[in-house]
Amino acid sequence: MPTAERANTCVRGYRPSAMSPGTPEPPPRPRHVALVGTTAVGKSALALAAARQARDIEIVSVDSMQVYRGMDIGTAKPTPGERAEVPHHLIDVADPWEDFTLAWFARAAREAVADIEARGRRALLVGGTGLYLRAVIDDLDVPGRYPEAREALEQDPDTVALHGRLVDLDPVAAARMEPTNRRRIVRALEVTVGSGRPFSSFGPGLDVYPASRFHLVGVGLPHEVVIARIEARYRQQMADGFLDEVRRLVADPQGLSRTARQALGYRELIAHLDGETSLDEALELAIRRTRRFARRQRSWFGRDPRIRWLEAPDDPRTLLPALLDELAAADAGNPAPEPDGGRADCR
RNA sequence: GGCGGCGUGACCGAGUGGCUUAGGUAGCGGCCUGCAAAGCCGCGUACACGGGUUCGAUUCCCGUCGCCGCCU
Repeated sequence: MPTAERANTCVRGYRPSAMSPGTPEPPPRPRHVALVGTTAVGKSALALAAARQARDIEIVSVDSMQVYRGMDIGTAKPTPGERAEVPHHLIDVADPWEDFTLAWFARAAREAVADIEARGRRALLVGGTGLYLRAVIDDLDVPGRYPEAREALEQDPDTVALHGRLVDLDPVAAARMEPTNRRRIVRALEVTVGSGRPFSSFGPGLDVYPASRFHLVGVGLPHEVVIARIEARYRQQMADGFLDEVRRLVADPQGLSRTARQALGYRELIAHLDGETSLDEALELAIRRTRRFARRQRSWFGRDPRIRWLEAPDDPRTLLPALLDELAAADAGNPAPEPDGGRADCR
């Protein structure tokens, strides 16, 4: 296998320092791969195509909305046929009326990866939910919930004052957030007050990027192409019965949880079904918000220095050979060399 | 042809003789450890054009152009 060879012979020195000189060699563990990128770049199709060829791979969805049963069309879930062909994990693990959370995801994903390993296979994480991905690849220690503490905090409408309190209790955490970001401040206080441990003691924050046993690969397309794909995807989803799917979901007596109902597309179509907007307006809004979401994703993933980006001018499927290279290289324990430039350095 | 009104940054839309020049939407950039497809932060120097009045005009006056309405 030429690719693996190349990786072995050339790039050894490029290996990120997973271990410091003094520490003993860790036991050999498979190097899993995570495929990331903005919404609608074609990650799923690419991952599926790769899994068909590299037969030791199981896919783990890293997507905060594909976890919900019944939310199929709008979350662009892989089809039942595709899921029969290649094992997929972390899809359809919650009911739409449940509030799925980061901690739940982290736990379930670690289990899934461990199971895959136990089967002697490798995980290919695929998804665009940045925080969920970090929780898995960096093994985040996600603090628990403290409802009593939270309830008291919710009473105080003065966000800046709450931030002041956090400055006293956990200045490190306070410095990491803007005094106006109520959500983060309340959460940090909840944990600090509830657990008696500063929120910041649970981890260094997300701006630290430690070496990971996951090899990170990004799929990139020009922004205009992504925008066009977002629009095309909504059109296709509408043709596939997206609106009926939303109708079914809202018709269920248990309804949709706060988390599930904020999913892009669903949220806007629900508003339309409630008579708040026309269908055209709903779609227009959904597209606009999805576009912004893609921008946030770009910003999020763009700052992770560990990601190896594979860029295509328009068609993500052309990246399949490169992705297979990355998979093979990760399997050999090394990242693949740079697609072009890096190769010359190998001699 | 006459009379009246309007002309504000990508769009919508307030407003004022000078006090750094509303607000909203979109856009762009950024942030993030239990709602994350969410939440949060930052960025716009515009007043159709030409002249005049004034210490100073986007705001007042005159003209030009454009748009709208009404009239003959």
